[in-house]
Amino acid sequence: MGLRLYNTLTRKLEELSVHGNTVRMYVCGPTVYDFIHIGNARPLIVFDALRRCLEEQGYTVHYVQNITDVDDKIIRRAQQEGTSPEVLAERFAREYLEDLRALDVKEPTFSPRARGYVNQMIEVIEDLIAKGYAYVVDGDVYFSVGSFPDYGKLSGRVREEQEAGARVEVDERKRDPLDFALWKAAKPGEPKWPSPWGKGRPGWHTECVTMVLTLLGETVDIHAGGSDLIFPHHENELAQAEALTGKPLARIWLHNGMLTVEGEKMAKSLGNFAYVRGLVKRADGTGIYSPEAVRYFYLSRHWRKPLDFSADALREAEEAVERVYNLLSQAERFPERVPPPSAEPFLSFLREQRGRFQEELSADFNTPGALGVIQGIVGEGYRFQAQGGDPAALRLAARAVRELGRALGLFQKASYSPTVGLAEELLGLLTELRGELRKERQFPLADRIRDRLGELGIELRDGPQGTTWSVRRSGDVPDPRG
RNA sequence: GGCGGCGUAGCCAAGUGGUUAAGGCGAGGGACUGCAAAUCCCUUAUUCCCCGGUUCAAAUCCGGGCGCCGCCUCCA
Repeated sequence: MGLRLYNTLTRKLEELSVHGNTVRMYVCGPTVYDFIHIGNARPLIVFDALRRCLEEQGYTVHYVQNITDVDDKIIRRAQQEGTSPEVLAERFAREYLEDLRALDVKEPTFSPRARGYVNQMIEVIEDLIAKGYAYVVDGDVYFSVGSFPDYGKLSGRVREEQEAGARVEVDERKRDPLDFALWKAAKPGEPKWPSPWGKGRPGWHTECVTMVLTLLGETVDIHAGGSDLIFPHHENELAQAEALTGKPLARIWLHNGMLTVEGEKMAKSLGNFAYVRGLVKRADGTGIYSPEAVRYFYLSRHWRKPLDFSADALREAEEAVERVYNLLSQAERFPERVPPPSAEPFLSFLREQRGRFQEELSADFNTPGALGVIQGIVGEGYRFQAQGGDPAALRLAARAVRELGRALGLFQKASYSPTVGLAEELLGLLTELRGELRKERQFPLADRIRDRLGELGIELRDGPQGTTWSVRRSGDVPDPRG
């Protein structure tokens, strides 16, 4: 049962066929001229989840995500702020990595920075010139689109139908309006590197090609990014790489749908954008939503479709995550042991759902469907519990949720007891004393204890078997076990 | 103009030829509780934007509308 994914290049679902046990995956990373926004977060989370899913299936994933630290926007922003492009890029590269941690995205195998690969890029460009795919004009180097017959095959664009220069003035020096810069001669004050064509800097598309070739080889298994990168970025990457090597740059191209706000594309110019910073709760107390709620939100819609961002949607995700943790906190109080035969129907249900979960993910990485399966297990678990089902079987339901969640990067936090030792004992003592008070019907005092603990994030629940406590918003609290 | 996508309950969202049309959020009623919280039970799409067609059978396929959105030179 393989994983089938929608390939932008062929416009079909294709089985991911991997040579050996290693999946080589390249995901376009950010240009570090500002904090990343919630639109940037989508590919980060979606493809991180895909990576985890592959790892769950036993693959080793070489996951490369670049950091663009040489770019027009960086130069412009640095000038505005009166700093150097280097300093600005370094600063936002750090901020970016911090946001990745806040989002609980696994660290890529490599996070190469463009500045570290300029020499390799120059080699790539030289090679393209030597093979007749690129030409030099006044210290600039352009890729000649006309020299690569397959140009347009990724985006489905036929050059005759393109209105050249629809949005941007055509550079008169280019042989063809569609030609794009591989190397740009430096203007005064811009970052520059020596090259055979004079001092200058690399163009954007060359960076990804070079990193792929250097770090992953001529053909990667998966090349991914936002759908707005299909043209021109990925089209141009493909052209360069395939002109150079004569081999496919990627087996499968994946492009996630755009994030919208109130149905419109999020854009700085529209003023409807939000930073990841400030949205996701962090250890320093800033942010609004737990990393898991944010992840749940992004995975609750199929990755290729547009996703509409709203505070309501985030709140909804937070509630949905909470529902799962509630079950975990109840079930994981019970010790693991072999359930009695009477629990067999429930256990068979669990096995069936595990299978369904895999099927959902296999079918074009259908995370909303997969989340539905997990929620289905949770709902059935609650029902099982309410009907007096065997605790050991319930415990196995929790285990299933944990194991399935791991493939998506969800439901891995401690469920009820992030505190250890003394704090736990003190909580036990408090609930015990409060129990005495309730027996004596001293409700005002009992309620005060509950309220005060609530303010500290500890939730008390009085049940028939006594009072249990758990940490509210458990998703925020790191698992002390690791 | 070219390319691509979307329209399923109050909201979000799976499903893409035959299942009682997943799941979440919300709402209403009931159970439990000293009151809560959590949970359980019941209710909330005779129907999938509209109109035709194919088929024994369509939310799913085909044709035609209507509405919305993205990309078309450096934006994830």
